[in-house]
Amino acid sequence: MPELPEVEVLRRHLAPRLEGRRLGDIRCFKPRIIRPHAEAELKEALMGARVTRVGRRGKYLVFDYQPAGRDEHGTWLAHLGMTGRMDVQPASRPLPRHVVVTVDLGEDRWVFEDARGFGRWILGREALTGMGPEPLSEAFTASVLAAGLRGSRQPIKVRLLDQSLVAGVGNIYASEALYRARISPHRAAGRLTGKQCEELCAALREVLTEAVALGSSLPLQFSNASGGGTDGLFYYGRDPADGSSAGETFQVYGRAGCPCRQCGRPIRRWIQAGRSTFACSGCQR
DNA sequence: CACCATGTTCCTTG
DNA sequence: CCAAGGAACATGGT
Repeated sequence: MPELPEVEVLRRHLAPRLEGRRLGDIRCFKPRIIRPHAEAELKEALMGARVTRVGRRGKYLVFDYQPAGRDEHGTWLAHLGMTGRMDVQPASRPLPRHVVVTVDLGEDRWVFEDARGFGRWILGREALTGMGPEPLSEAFTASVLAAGLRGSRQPIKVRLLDQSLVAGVGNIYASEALYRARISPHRAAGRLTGKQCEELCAALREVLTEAVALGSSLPLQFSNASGGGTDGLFYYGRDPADGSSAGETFQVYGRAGCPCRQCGRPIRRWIQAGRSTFACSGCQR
């Protein structure tokens, strides 16, 4: 599920449910999720603490907290890996099959589930150092992007996945943004023209903004929510209320062989740096 | 059985 | 030393 838009949608869902709450008992069902590898240390730091803010940086959720009875504050991070999901639900609800961490919140329970187990809970904020600009902030401009691409002979698609270039872009939105900017994923990153940098900067902003807006308008899906969580891919897919197909409509991602929505030629798929890339060879060059 | 999967990190190769 | 490629991580869906 988790590139910047999905993480941001989840942040908006969690913030009003967690900010101000006091953390009760914490249970870790999969120790490798915790970093550093000390479940006891995590519990020591967080149990009894109050959540003061739920933020986001790139693909990380950022939790600020105030330890019980003390005036200091701390931060811990959550990364959802490929299949991580979270929800605050009634404590009486049965735990999902792939639960990795739970936090008691009185009547409620905060549940982190992750089928593949690539997600992480990390004490401290060190993992954020070196991360590139937030693509939806004013800090992310065409010239900043151009500076990050300068001298690179990597294909632009591969370069976009580097979190130190720009934070939060993943495999889906890298392909989507390049399609919108009409740039070939093959193109050497350092050889984009100034105009292409401007178009790519704008395209990234647009595809991410639109995905956040769409996701914010839909109910989240969790694996053990009634009637939801069946797609296994994204938080937001179909609207269970009216059954309408309200999921993301990608232009190229996952559409190999389907006609380009602009020119009708078949969307191509190939592998770059071990990941699938999707593009229209007619519209992008 | 084969292949695919939203991510990151580590190791090897050039 | 750096960049690029591949494998690994662990599990499920098609």
